[in-house]
Amino acid sequence: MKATGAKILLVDDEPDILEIVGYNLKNEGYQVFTASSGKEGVAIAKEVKPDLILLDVMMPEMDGIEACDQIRKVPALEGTIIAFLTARGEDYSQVAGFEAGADDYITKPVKPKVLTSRLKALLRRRPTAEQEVPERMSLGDLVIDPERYHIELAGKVLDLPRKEFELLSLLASKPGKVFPREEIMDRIWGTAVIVGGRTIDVHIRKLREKIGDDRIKTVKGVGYKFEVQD
Amino acid sequence: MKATGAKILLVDDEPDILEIVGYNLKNEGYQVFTASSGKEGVAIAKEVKPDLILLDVMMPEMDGIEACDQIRKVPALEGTIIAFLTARGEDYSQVAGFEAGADDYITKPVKPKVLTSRLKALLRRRPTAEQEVPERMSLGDLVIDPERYHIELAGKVLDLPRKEFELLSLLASKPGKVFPREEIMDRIWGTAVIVGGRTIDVHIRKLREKIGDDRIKTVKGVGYKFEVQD
DNA sequence: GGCAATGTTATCAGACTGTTAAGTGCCTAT
DNA sequence: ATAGGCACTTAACAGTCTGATAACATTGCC
Repeated sequence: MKATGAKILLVDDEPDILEIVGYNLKNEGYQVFTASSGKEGVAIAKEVKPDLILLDVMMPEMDGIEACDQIRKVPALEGTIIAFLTARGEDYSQVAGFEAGADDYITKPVKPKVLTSRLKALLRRRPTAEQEVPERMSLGDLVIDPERYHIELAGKVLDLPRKEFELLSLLASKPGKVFPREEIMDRIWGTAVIVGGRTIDVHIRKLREKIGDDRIKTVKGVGYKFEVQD
Repeated sequence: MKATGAKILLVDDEPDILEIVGYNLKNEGYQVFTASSGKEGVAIAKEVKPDLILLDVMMPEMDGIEACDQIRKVPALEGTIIAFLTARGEDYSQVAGFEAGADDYITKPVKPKVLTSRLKALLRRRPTAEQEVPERMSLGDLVIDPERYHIELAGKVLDLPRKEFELLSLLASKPGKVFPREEIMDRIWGTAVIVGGRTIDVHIRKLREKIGDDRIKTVKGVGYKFEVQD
């Protein structure tokens, strides 16, 4: 559901920004790396080969433009997407940024949600970056179709609400595996959201109601697992 | 030699400029077209649909600004990048140029190498890079004709406004697939434009009004999908 | 049996979408 | 130049459905 797993490198001299943006991106399932200067950014970029680099323009030691230049010179980072982050009004830098080979240009202030959606859009656009293309899963008489956001049970199409669908997809992604409640929490709700203890159970119940009691098994003290029917 | 093969149209009344710049660009692997007046430029633009147009501002017959205006009015040239080329000091034109919809503004004199690298940068950021060759789609009693911007529903021709048409085309391009709102935003409006939250809904509603409620289905919390009728 | 974990049910706030109307800018015809 | 029309967006409000919670029942393990 989340987790494209793409690697994102954040480069900014303000720890706060790194913290906030990084937190949001992690919650979206990205692998986040950070650097607090252009120099460090370039070094880390070479090391981890991120899919996308978000560069602040104004930084000590080496500014974003120069860092971008450097990065563009590294053959191994050819396909890397570079986006600039800068305060509004630093107009000159926009042109300079694009000349240096930036793919996008984002002005602060920007809401975390907007930022993440833009980064997502950038990543989506790259055919090179592996897109987590969710695949249709067949599990006996149950077919889960992430693209259509519905399931087929014994030939009948069944529309599930979002959370239920995600929950089922998760459990069914590894039939037989016991998913600890904690892991379910993390993967469906993200680390940011804290929901009450009975919430998962309620969703499980609704799922059981719809797809039959036997398919989802409780492992007391641990979590749940999905079992393929005979 | 390069893979881009992008089409570039040069418009300038000085043959020398055309010659030199054209030569350099060809060496970079671009397909180069030339015109020696604004009027001719617009005509050729319509014909070859270049990816980028470099317009001299000062020209006889029709100046660059006006040519830009004209070009921006042609729907088929929507995604075309327009860059102005002008002598330093023609300050007024910079403002006017950007107002007319220019993407960049380059002052003469400029070294060919600098010029080509700037054009390259422009092409790289081109948001509408996909050269989709839109094809006629038939989906039951619904036929979508991308070329004419209209659809046929049960034999009747229906003219749709652009946004509605694009939205429908997108959804219909993968019947059954759920397009997240985010993706719709990105593909129809682009990352640069940020429109209000209800905008998509309104267009969806208008579409449903015209083609029937059952064809476009809402997936709450996710997006919309197009379903082929029985 | 006692206790903690899970199952169940009903309820409700809020999120998300639907709908209508009004505002903005552009173009055309008068 | 002006008025009217169209395309698109925004705003405001209504309606719907989801998803979270509370409260209580049940289960299963020691």
